[in-house]
Amino acid sequence: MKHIKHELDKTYDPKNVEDRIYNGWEEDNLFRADVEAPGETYVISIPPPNITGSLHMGHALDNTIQDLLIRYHRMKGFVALWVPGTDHAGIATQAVVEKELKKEGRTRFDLGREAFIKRVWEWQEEYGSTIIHQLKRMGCSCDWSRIRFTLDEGYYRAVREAFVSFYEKGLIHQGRRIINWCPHCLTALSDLEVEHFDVPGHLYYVRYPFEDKSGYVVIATTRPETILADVAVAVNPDDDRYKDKVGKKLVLPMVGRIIPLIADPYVEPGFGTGALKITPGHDPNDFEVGQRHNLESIIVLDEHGRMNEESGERYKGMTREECRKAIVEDLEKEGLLEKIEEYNHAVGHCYRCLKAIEPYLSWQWFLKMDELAKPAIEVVNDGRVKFIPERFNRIYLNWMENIREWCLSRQLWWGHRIPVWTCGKCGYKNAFREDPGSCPECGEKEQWFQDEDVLDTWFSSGLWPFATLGWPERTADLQRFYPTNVLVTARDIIFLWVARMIMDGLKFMGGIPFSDVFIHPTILAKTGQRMSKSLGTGVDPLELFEKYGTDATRFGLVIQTEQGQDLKYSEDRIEMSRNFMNKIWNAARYTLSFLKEDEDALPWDELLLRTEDRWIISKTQRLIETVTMNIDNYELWQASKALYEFFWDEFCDWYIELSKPVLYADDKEEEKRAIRQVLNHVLSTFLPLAHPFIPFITEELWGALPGERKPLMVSEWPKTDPYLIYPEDEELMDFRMSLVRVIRNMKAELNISSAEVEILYEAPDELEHAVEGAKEMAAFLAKVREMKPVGEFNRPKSALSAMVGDAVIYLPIDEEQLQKEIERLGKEIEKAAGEIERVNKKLENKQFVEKAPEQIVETEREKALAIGERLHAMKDRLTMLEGMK
RNA sequence: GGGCGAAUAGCUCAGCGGGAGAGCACUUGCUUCACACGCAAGGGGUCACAGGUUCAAAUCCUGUUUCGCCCA
Repeated sequence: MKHIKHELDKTYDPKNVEDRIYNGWEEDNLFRADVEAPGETYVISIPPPNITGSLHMGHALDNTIQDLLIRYHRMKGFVALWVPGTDHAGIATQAVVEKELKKEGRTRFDLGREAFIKRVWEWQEEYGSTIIHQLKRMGCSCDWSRIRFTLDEGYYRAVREAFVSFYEKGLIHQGRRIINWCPHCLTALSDLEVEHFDVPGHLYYVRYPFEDKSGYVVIATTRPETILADVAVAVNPDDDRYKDKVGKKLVLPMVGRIIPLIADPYVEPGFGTGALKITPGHDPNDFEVGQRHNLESIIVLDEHGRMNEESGERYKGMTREECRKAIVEDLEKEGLLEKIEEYNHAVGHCYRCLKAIEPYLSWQWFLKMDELAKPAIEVVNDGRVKFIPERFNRIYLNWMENIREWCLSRQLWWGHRIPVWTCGKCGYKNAFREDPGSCPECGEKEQWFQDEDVLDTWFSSGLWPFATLGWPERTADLQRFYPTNVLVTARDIIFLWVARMIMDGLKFMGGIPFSDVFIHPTILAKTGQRMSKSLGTGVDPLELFEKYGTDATRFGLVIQTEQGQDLKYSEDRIEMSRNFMNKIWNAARYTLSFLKEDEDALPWDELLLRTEDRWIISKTQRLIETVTMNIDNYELWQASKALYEFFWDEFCDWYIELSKPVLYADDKEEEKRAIRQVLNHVLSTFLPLAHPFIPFITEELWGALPGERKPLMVSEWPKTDPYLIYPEDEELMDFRMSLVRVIRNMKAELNISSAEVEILYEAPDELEHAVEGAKEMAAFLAKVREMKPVGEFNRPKSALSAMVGDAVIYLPIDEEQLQKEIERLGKEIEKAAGEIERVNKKLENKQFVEKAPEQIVETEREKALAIGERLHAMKDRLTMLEGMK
């Protein structure tokens, strides 16, 4: 890929760059991982986004991180593969299409199953890849030739294989249980698909009279409408209030059914009245109590959450809410309602439609989990799979150790239909890898039915790391690229995906699906809550790309990941990153204006290098080290911060400025060449280091550097070279920089920042050389016309003074300005006095001197000495100045 | 009810045993030949509270308060 060389604009405009660069990468086929290429592999499979979704901030961060890791490893020479794809998202997708139908005045039942599914596929073809285009917009370097969908042809085989294999081992079974039912989506949900939140409600105290008219028992309930399905009242066996009454019969209010008063340890004596109504048909805990006591389960609600025939003529057809109101009124009339208390309680809601779910007794498919969980617990315990940050190990383990069976079936049409067939004639039932046309037992074709339900979407997602590579076929990809290296995701997906991928990987591949699980922060709105479209607190990353550019958005997000487990999004950081991109652009523009096409960065003539040249070369080495180490440790924000500080504070603010006096000079051809080489070297090292974070601008600038170059994306990651580290020059530069800052500071106080000044100094012998060496720098960066040592005849009568190390710097001033220096000195003396007081206090403390490490004590002593001398000098000077007034 | 995390500058957050830091905002001065998306200088903090450990605590421990999240 060769860029067209062109004049760079004064301000970086990502719109001129991003699409062109991305298309270039694609045309050059740089995203593709060659399964036969030699070398170590580095593989990430994308957590597949939902086809109904469009890019949100969570995706933006998640995929920035994945792209960053993939690009980094690709540059390091790994055969890097990032497998992309999407998830069919059963409930969500079906809901979207049903909504469309509703606008046409139809339901899916009007269309029938086959036509409806066809319609969903049409939708998927039109809108299903929206998010894929958005990922490209972000710069993601996925191998698009390997893109997968959880309902594509190969994936069907994978899901079939997994299901049948579980079935054959007896891990999958059918049963009548209380499950979470969404009366809006009309399907069962797994425990993980239910979100609990507190809603304000009431606690109703209701009297249940004894059949023998010897009084009544008061129960407390939040759901009086379920009284209609009560089959008992339970109390704790140790509860003295009820001990002698257990076994008696009660008359169920409104219904008249005779129910027993039973004893069960599940009942908490402290809650309500200690008497609990038992409704096995509508409460999971009551269901278990019912099982223990052989109680019947009565169901009074239908699948839409309305009261059914069982609830009697009076209530039939009412919604849950209407019925509650009616029952409460009726109880009141009958004198059975003792009191009503305000009561907030957690209610489960469907994670898709957010309607209250209904615990519902129904016939469903379940997967036994404990056997699968065991090895998945082991691999985390022994470190074969590790979470970053580490504390997520415990969160994962805690969940896995308490895992319960998983309700697999969904009453939907869009998804993987359960591959179990039943013969209506002979009763034969089995799971099949291939669709069987007839009953293998009796040959029946007419009454040979496949199960109506589909599988939970997460059942297919669990197979993702290997199904995407071709499993159940033993493909070359699968053998080369499994296991993958890291799964990058937010913590809310640990149970839904990560856990299942680990269990399934161990089960079907006999090995872990990835060794690292990198959990990044969740992005929150400024309010500290989750971003929400309905509340208007959501931020659209695509708008940020428009406004600030993709690189700036990526960089701004990564640098914010310093924020632990949650990240309160702040646009300031994106803007700061946009400014940073512009800074990079302009520093490059400056550099490029001097570089010559036929000149290489290395080797330069060592003899021509100045201190500042060696200093920036050395700092560049330190940058390579910092960035590399931090990416390896998943400390991405540390790496991004290092890039920022190096480039802005060191390269731009000091080195580029220091290159100017030479580069703009009329002569010094040799020196100019050396500086050009250093500038080229720094930029040629910085761009690759920054590339994984900000791929577009770095690729664009790389293409503008002189010489034939491979695209940056596939160029080599910089390596450190110990010969290019110059500690003495770093120290010397520190001194010179302090000196310049001190002079600038003094000038600013006098409001003469832009005036040329003369400086006098007094320095101990060992510093003389360092000060002399700083002359040129001071001249250019602080407008110092002349800088000479204080001698006998030029000792300044009135001057500002400041210390740099042990050297004193004087800026001569008029007598009128004397007061300023007196104030200034006073302030500095105060500061130094405070400091020395603290240090001395430490040193006077025997305990400190005895117990603290020697080195610490020594440093404190040196400090005391240095500050003491400085303080003394400043005090002398103050006295002198005051005498002059 | 159990668990996790957070409280540091006006805001968003680093630092996590030995001199309080960044970005943004703020003040002052700069139409300096890469950049005003800029340059230079500066102001601003009892590091939530109370105990404890230590020669030494923003940093470690215990408790309290407030906030956020997860599980039941």
